[in-house]
Amino acid sequence: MNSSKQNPDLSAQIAQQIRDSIVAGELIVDARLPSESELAAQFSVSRPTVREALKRLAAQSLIRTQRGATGGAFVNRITFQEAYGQQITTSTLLVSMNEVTFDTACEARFALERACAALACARRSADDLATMRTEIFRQQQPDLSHEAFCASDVAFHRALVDAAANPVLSYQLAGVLEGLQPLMNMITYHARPRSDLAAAHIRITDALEARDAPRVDQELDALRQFTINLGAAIQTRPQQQTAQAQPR
Amino acid sequence: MNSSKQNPDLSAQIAQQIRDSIVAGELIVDARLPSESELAAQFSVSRPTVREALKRLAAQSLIRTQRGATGGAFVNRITFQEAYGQQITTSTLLVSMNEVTFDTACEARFALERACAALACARRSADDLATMRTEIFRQQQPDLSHEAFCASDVAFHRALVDAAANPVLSYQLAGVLEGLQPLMNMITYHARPRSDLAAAHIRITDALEARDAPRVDQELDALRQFTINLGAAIQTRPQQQTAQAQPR
DNA sequence: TCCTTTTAAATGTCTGACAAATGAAAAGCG
DNA sequence: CGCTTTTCATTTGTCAGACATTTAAAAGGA
Repeated sequence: MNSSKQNPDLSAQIAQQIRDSIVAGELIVDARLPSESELAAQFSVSRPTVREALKRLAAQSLIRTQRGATGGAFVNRITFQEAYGQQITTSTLLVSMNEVTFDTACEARFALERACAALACARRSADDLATMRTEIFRQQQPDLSHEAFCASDVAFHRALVDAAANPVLSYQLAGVLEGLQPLMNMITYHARPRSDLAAAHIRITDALEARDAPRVDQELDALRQFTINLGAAIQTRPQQQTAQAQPR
Repeated sequence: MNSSKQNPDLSAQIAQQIRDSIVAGELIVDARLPSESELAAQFSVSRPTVREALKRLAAQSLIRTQRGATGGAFVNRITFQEAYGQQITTSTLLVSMNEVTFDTACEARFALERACAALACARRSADDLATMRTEIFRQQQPDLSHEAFCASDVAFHRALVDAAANPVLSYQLAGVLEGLQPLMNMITYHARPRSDLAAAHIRITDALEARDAPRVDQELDALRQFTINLGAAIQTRPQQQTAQAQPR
């Protein structure tokens, strides 16, 4: 399809070359890149062009820069914190730009969450349970704002995922959970099924405390169906705020 | 003179402000941003600084730029293709920089993959099965290179995930699968359990064809244990040098 | 030795300019 | 009038040079 010319920007080309070197391991963590002037000479471009390339890499947390005499651009050891941020931004936009339907995202969310259930039952700590019950308590306060309720809902499910004690799973789930928050917000705003959600959370937490994996799985599936039904009920009545569906 | 703030770059601040506007929906898809000169005046900075900010956003696929009279920077509708790329780059680096152990990544991978099993059994098409069997056939060729075998392994598991027909799940899994490839490469290079892996793949495909979700789940768990045991066997002997291992 | 000052190197930012692309308006022509 | 060609203004891409700021190492003095 796109047999475009060698038209991409010079800064994009340079960024890609450096990115390849990092991914391929030629540039290891904490290695210092040549200075901007040296890179400019090496690639036969000007310094602003090199800087644009470096900013592209910095936006992906591939490098960090430091000023001063011994400063420069260094290959960055990407942290889960940074990976979270990227993941959340991307997922949020994928959902909000209507590339993803509510049903699809909901299905994915609960499928992934259920994947953590067995591990969470085996490893959940007292801290995990305490976090979850704290969020449940918060959700039961009647004067809680919609945004705060949704944030608490996300926090509850993230605590459930974190109970699996696997940072990769937590990292993967963070994007879906945060990305779904706006849609969840709509649902709770219109339907206000707070007591139902809190009750479901209590049942999940109880099962998790008992390390009863099948029951956690069962409760999560019930919550999935409940959520999808709510979403369907919302979608049948058109909102004034809905983004117009565009054919791809 | 805001002394309360830390010292992030101006380009980073500007990029964050525009990013917030996009995520918040103030800038909708295909909306045109002001020209670089206008942005420079608006933020009271120079044009190169604005350009660095825009390149940061372009690196995250949040905007695209177009030259010419009616050109400019436009809010980009992020595609799954672009999201894949980001996800794979991030996950690959998370793993390769040793922030993630083999066991952790493997556990996450199979947990996520098993999350797709039920959906895949319900929705797998003949095409999905054909793709998987094609990869199995490829894996049985004795003259296949190590890299090609690993690529085929990844392709098989991606086909399994794609059979669930949920793009969000595919998107999430792509990163883990691709990120693990270098480690898988090591294992198959040293242990060469090709026939075992191909046999496991055949059992999985058969179960998927029969839409037998429990059996798919069971076979995946068996493959998980097999893989983790292989990884443990590799890790006990120093992989870099041929020097004899030090027992504890 | 320890502290202060100087200095060099590197990134961050600005100014100004030119090149290249591109769509639209203007001009020319049947 | 309708169509084609030319011109042109706008915008991004790139370059050169300069100055400001930060930082750590070197130099110097008590």
